[in-house]
Amino acid sequence: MLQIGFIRENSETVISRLKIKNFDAAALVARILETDEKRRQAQTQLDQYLAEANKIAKSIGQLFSQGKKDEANKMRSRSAEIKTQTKALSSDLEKYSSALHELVVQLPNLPHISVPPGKSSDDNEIIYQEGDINEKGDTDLPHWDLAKKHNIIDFELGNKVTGAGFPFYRGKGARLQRALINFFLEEGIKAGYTEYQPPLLVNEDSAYGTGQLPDKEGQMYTVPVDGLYLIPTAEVPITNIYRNVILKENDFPIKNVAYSNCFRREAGSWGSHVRGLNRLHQFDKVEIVQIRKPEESYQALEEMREYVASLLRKLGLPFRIARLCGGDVSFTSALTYDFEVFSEAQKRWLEVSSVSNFEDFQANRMKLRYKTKEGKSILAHTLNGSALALPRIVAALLENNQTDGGIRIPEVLVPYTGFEFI
RNA sequence: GGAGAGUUGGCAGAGUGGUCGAAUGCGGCGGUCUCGAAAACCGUUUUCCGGUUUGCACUGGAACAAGGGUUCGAAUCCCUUACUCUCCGCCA
Repeated sequence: MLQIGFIRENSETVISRLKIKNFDAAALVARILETDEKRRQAQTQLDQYLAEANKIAKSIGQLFSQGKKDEANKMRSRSAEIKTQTKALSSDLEKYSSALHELVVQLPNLPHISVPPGKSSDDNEIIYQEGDINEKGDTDLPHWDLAKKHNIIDFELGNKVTGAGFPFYRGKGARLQRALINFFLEEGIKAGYTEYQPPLLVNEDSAYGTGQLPDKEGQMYTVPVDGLYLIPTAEVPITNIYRNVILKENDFPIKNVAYSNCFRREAGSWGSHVRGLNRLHQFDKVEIVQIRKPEESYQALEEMREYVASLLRKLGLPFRIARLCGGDVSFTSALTYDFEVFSEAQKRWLEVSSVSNFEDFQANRMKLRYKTKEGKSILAHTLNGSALALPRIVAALLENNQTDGGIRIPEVLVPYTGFEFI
């Protein structure tokens, strides 16, 4: 969420910048400013009463110690009066504070200056493309057919045991999954990331900290009896490591990499275009997270972009990078690059990674700060990206690498799979 | 799951109703000393929300696991919850 002091001092900027995200903030900002004003008034008044009450309590203490009981007892009634007033005021303050908070969390993050205007993914700006797009074949099979032919992924079995979107991987299919996970983790470690293995369930505070709550509640699987949520991405536990933390200058840069299963309900987004591996309820992903000082965060974003590109290059997949337009950038993000690989049999671009800078938007929610050399506490910047999400990578690998002799495994993966063809 | 003990500042650890945001030690930071370093000595060292101020700064309030209660006054007493530790039980 945006900082209240920033909104107070830059309300016009907030409104005009959010127009890029097609978000009309004028009315909301007006209510925020009004509520903020009331909150501060209540705070000031309450503080005055409390100051008086503190004074009285101290003098009563002194009077007692001097043995002047009568005088002390006289002051008690005044103290009781103040007490009833502070009760009312502090409940007002509480009311205004929570009202203000509810309003402020409705404001999206401001888009970075480079974010192009636009309504939907059609308006995203393709900034880079690499690799040959092979339009060879109507003879090519889509990955769901290849999966069946080679008996490496079983969707029907998943339907039986769990439900749609929970496939079984089998034999070389399972080993390919394991190989990709290891490859991505090892590459991350080589690039200076620290590997974490996070919990797959998180509590409410964590889900809130990275912004899944309250806005995306319906997208997560829940365990109500224990108040826990299944993570939709490793970003949630990995970023929440730093919730309520004050870092030191020399803790930077923080670069973490984590593999996890990801669970998404994907309510209301099912259809024929999400066949096979294109959209799942449970999938595997390796995620990278960075915590940076504000002045370094955009440099870090470019570094992460180049890193993800290098993974796709090593796998030999044709890909392109899009800078998301205002209408497509997420609520919490300031700037996002999407990576898409070309799937030859489906003749579509499939999104396999999303790399974002959240600036201090998540950090403000999580109270993630660092102390400067001058001793000031300021909010850090958080960034994350998929590096990478497995299912669509597998889909593209199967489809693009199919030959008469089977499916060819990219050279970089062979040390991990132990075989060259499926 | 059963029984007991506990939760205080970056860490260790005092504090059982009044001037305690909190002794002391360690660590950190600044300084003196030194060619430099160590030692010693001196000083400093939490966070949040307000007010005055361009700023430095000054100042009010809040926070001793979390929430509630008793009291003129709570780190200290009472209740609830969470977590940690020890023993027992169960267990990959």
